[in-house]
Amino acid sequence: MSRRNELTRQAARLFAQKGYHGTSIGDLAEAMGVQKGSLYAHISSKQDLLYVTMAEGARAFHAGLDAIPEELPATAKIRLALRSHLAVVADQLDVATVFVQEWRYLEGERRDEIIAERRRYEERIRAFFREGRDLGELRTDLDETTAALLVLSAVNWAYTWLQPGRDTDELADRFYSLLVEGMRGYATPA
Amino acid sequence: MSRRNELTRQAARLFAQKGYHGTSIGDLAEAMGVQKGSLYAHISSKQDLLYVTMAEGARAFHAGLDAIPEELPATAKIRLALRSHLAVVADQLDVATVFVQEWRYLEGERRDEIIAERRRYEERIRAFFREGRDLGELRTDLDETTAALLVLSAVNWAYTWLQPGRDTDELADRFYSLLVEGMRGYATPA
DNA sequence: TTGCTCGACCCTAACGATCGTTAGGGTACC
DNA sequence: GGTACCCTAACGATCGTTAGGGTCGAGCAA
Repeated sequence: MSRRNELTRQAARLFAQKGYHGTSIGDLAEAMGVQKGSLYAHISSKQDLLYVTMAEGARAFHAGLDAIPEELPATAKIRLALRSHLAVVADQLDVATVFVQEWRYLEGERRDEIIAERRRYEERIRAFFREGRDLGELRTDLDETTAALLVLSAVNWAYTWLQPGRDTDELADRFYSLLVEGMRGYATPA
Repeated sequence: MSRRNELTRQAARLFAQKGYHGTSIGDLAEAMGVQKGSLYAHISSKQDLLYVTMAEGARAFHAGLDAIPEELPATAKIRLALRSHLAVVADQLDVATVFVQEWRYLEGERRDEIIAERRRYEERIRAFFREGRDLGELRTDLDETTAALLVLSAVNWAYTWLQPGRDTDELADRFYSLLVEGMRGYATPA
């Protein structure tokens, strides 16, 4: 792996652990075993490192959704989306952590760009619920905005508790079951 | 209101907006209309301001649960807990935001203290689900840890989208309905 | 009423440390 | 002879914090 990639990986790790403003160029240099001035052979600013990490996060999350076949029922898509998102968080925990909590320290148009990517991702999720309701798989009075908010909250929070190496598919399915079937169960309908 | 309280309010606001490390003592002084050295008549360090905000957050969230009557059914308690949490977030948005995202910048035993308060809060929520399952209000195969995780994720994420002035009770009830009754609805049981 | 003290509040000026970044030069391998 | 990589040394700026001194009004004693 190139030295530059190694640097971006360390950056993701440290930004996730101590935050963007809590991580100094000196910290990064130390992690690379190098003097801090030397880093500028690979990057042009600290902001660059943040942006690269964010862009990688956006790419990974979108790629997860891209792999979901269009022709599946909406509920199946939702289940796969949950699996995909948790999988990304689990095996790129640093990137996912930075993506979720450090985006506000981006500056300029790069900030706008990442915000737009996030919105687009959320909209793709929302579409699944809209489709599920309109095609009769989900309850007809479902508010797709609230439903998507609930799912996105669950997965966006995952970086705080998910430990890498766990079986994230099983966890995703547990979430799916709770969300779709409810916590009450069918034995005692209202 | 005392000058000291005014300072802690501004601190919560700025920490929420720009992060702890992203906010300088100079920023705080400017917000107070004062030279930065003057702040040290009211506090003994920047860490103090963070801790005070965190402690207020912990207090507010716990106080919300304290107001829930013990004798209610578990599902009613869960609904009230959702309401209470969203209410705290909505009318102390800055404090709640700092409480959720900036706790990791606390140092020393104060950090441990706040982490313990958070754990205790989560355990109180978990107990509601355990009670609801054991007393037959919720499905018998309910995993209380997953259920609590789902609810806590939803409300912990709320600071990112909740706008003050909204009717948070109605929002909380929508969440409650989705979580307990499910998104599929009773018309099409498995 | 006057004079005095006390506490709350703020100032200026500086401290040493650390910040992100740059310049210029060096080594080693293809 | 490039290309990739790293060094030392310094830059101006900003960081959190401290020291020492000043102003003002409230409360109290004479």
